[in-house]
Amino acid sequence: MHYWLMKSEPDEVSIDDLMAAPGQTLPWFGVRNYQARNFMRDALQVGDGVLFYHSSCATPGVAGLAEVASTPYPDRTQFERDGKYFDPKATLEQPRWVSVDVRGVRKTPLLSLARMRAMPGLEHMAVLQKGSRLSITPVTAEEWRLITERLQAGEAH
DNA sequence: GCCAACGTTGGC
DNA sequence: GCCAACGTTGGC
Repeated sequence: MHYWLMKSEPDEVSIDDLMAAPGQTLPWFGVRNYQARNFMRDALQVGDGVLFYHSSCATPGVAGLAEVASTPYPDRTQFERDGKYFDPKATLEQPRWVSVDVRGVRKTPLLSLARMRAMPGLEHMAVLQKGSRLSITPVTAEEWRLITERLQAGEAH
């Protein structure tokens, strides 16, 4: 069992979109970075916990909890010739990029990036490191505990 | 294999 | 829109 933080631009796929999807499940697609791809291909397991993070928006932060709902499979957007995720070097025989399905567990009050930076115990969290741009990063069990406890405290108000 | 140029990410 | 940080490309 591992934990991950996965970024999504809410203009593309928000936590509301995820919770409204059939089975609260959507494919997580569009990753075009090898390090992120390798996490998905080699380390993600069905049932892993996911912090669903909104990026490139007014207030970035964790917007909900989710879980990995499939093993990796070829990201179909790499073959969509007119799409923004098209990769001319990918072939059906040798796909480069993978997707996984993500199932939303619940929407939470937004835990902003600024608040996360202020939380003791998250100093070493991958997504908070300077220059961190990966769309998927590992979360330690302790970081997961701190964040989910904070989210529950937020919901109690 | 080096590295300059260029492209992308993403917070602010 | 700015810009720091990082990744990729391609000439040599």
